[in-house]
Amino acid sequence: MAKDTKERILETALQMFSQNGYAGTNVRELTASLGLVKSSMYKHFESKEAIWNALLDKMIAYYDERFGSSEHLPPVPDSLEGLVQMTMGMVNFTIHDEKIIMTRKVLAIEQYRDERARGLATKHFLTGLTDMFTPVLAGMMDKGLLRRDDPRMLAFAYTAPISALIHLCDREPEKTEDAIAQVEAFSRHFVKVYGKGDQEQRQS
Amino acid sequence: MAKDTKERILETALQMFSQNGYAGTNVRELTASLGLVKSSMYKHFESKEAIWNALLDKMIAYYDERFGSSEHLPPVPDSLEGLVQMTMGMVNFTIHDEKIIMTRKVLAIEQYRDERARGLATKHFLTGLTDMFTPVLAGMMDKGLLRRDDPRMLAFAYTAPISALIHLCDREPEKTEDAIAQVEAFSRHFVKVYGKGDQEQRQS
DNA sequence: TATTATAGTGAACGAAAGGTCACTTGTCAA
DNA sequence: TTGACAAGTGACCTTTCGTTCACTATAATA
Repeated sequence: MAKDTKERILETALQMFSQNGYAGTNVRELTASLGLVKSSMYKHFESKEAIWNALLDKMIAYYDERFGSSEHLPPVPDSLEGLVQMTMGMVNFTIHDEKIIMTRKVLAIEQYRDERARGLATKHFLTGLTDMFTPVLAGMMDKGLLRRDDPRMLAFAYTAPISALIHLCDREPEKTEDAIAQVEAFSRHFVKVYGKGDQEQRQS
Repeated sequence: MAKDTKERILETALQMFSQNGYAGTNVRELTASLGLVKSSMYKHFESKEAIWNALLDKMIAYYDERFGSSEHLPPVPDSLEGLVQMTMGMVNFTIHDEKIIMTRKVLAIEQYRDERARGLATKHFLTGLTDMFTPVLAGMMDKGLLRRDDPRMLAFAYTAPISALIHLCDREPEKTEDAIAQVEAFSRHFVKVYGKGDQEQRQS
């Protein structure tokens, strides 16, 4: 039963770091919320900083596994509406997955003092979504769904506003509904501007 | 000579909070970097938290004064190139002004635990630029420079990617040159997509 | 000149921080 | 049954934190 204490410490650390930051979290509170006393923590980690490093390792590994490989690229939609739907699905996932929310928060907090956090923050907040959508939009151009243009520029123009709205949900969760509506409105605006018309691809 | 100590404390606090956060900053370091001992701070602020609150007051007041009133709206450019140039000017300013950089950083760090910081963060990171560019783009539509469309949606689509690149400069200053080039490339992409052609407006 | 307010000092304080250690408990293999 | 080990405990340590306070120096005011 107590075998996964190390894991539970990391979970709680992510939770607390994402709310109050590394410096604003103390190990007594952290272990207490697990029903332990602080000295118990040192059976699993040699220091508070070791928790932080292990947590970063995990976040980096999770990111690479989940978003790093080209196998996890989303499929190229068969219609403009398909792009909208795929986008909404991804956004709905990422703004409701507690672990990913907390990861973004902790990266936002620690990005200026920790180099590894900084690197991962850039992936989460900027390059990650762009990299993911670049081949998607390129594929849609190949299918004649989107105007030919620099796919990377289009992916950036598409994902950066969405990323901003995801941030808004992290910061002010009570605005989540509005933000989702805005994402959809923006996505539809995007396909209206860059799309080449949906009708000729409508099949089944 | 020592009359502005209170002001200097706030300056140094902004600097340190923006690097290590509120919890990661201690008053001994803070006052030492001003050539004072820590107890001197309490002649000017009644607590460490009072510094934080005063700093937030200042940041909010500065934002309202600088970006809040409609008098400070940028003029509507007379050409698409004018929009690009105005954008580059604003971006160049905002990514080189140390005080504004540090303000953004501290808001990014503290946005999840402090409600006032959260509100100001949303302005800085999302609504501020959009609000500023909405009338600009609307004006350009009136002048026939841009395709007619929802000006607020266009402003959002225009400013969110730029905002993301500003963030990148805050996070990884060594990428500033690249980021500036990306801003310009994106701005030109934007006017190419939404513009109605520059030639008929070319005068003097 | 005498007074008073202001800014700064250094010693001290209590609380809270991260961390250590001897010890107990429970589990499992030999 | 015994031995070994991992996990957890509570007391304790050192350091650092924010904060207080009696005191000094200085400059303006009466």
